[in-house]
Amino acid sequence: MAKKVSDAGGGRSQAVHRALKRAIIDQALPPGAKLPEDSIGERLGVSRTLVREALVRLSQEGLVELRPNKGAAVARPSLEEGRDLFLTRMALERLVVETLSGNLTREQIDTLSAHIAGEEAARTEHAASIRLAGEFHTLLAQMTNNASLIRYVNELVARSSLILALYGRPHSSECAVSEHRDLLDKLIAGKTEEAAALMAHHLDSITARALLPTENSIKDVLATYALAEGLA
Amino acid sequence: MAKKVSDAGGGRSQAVHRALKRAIIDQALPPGAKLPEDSIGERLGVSRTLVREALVRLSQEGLVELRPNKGAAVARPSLEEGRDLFLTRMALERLVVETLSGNLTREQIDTLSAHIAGEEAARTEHAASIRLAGEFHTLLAQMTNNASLIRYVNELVARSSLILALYGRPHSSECAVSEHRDLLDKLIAGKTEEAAALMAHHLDSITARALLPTENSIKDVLATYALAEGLA
DNA sequence: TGATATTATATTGCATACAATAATGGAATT
DNA sequence: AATTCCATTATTGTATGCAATATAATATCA
Repeated sequence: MAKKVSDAGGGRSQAVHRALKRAIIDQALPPGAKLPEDSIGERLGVSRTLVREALVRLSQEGLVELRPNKGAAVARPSLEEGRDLFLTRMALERLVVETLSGNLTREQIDTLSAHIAGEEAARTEHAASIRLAGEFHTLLAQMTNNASLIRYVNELVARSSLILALYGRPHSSECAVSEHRDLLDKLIAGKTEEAAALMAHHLDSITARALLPTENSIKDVLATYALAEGLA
Repeated sequence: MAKKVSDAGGGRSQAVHRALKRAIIDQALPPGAKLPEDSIGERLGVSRTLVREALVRLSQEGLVELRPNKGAAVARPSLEEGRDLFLTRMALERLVVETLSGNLTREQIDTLSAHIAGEEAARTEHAASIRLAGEFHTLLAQMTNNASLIRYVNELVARSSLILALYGRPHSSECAVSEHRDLLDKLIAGKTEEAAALMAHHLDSITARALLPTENSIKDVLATYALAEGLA
């Protein structure tokens, strides 16, 4: 009965989309990277048509820029866009928190707890660590069962990785895992306002770590490295 | 030098996108309407390729549904999606209000005021009235200068028109114009919390008018008509 | 040599062609 | 008359081809 070759659900174009998205989020394709249609198609074994379709989708999600007649490239959001994005994220994730607070099922609690454990385990692996931190937020959103909310949080989390790639400090573990644990505790306890405050603080600190370093950023960066090397 | 025939900015695909979007929002293409690629292409004088691209974009925006191998159709959001959507809208528009409150420039105030006047003027024309009501919200979002916020509010407002088309009561002027005026006043005065409360109430009443009619909906609907006919 | 013009090459924009899948209509059978 | 089956038609999925535009490489001139 000749099953289809390898199409993990929903059209080959979506497969291309997922592949590129993942590559972008993993920073295998860094911000600014050119995305020529036929190289990609060649590499993935599909025609330009499908690549094009995927690129359109990605551009709608803000992950790639589509410059007319000049081709697509991984988006390079400005610092300002970064700040805006985190503000928007805050507004939406606050809704997530409010929706979930005191309403988590046993099963959901277990899932989240397990995820956090995973984060702790992967603390050393930089790449995985970043991805997992993002997934914690999308996991929370998922549990609200609110379709638009889920979509937007997913999008913003994905784009956040671009921001962090561009403006994040080298070794900052983007999301303190302990803050995730604390947040979960408040959510379980139904302490809505405290949970919201924690989420706010959490996102704020990401923003601060990534976006603010202006004046004395060089010193700070060096300090980090110095510490790691046992200097200073 | 033979300028291009009629391409109002950014590729013909986007033109198709805009055309379809407008048709959907104006309810010229009602929810559920089939969107065959070649009929549309024929009508608009472009090939299926471009129509397809536009349809992909529209599907990402939640305005059309893309059923594999079965073609595209104008989306028919469920009641539940409707409620979710307005919840999400609330979260985002609250951010809009907080951002704008007390920070409107003279020029912005004039623009908004003029727009409201336009809404009042067009109160009788049902179609225009709906469109203008939506535009008031997108106008506010625009003024925040927050790119992601603008995008999402635009999207949600557009999708709201689908919800109202499906579940709105026939003659309800979807957005009470006076509420827009009141909101503007609070924003000018910098009364943030009051403005936010007004916005919440405003969106709530839209939701209530459209979505809630559950149990006794038949009675309510009939009551409305009865009143209109001088009965009861 | 340095800047500019010019050709050559690569890449995108769009349309079309063909294969694959679904929708339709009309027998044939019960 | 209702229903199943098959053939026909319409529509989508994908690849490819050609024209248009950008990028590069090369040559030309000051």
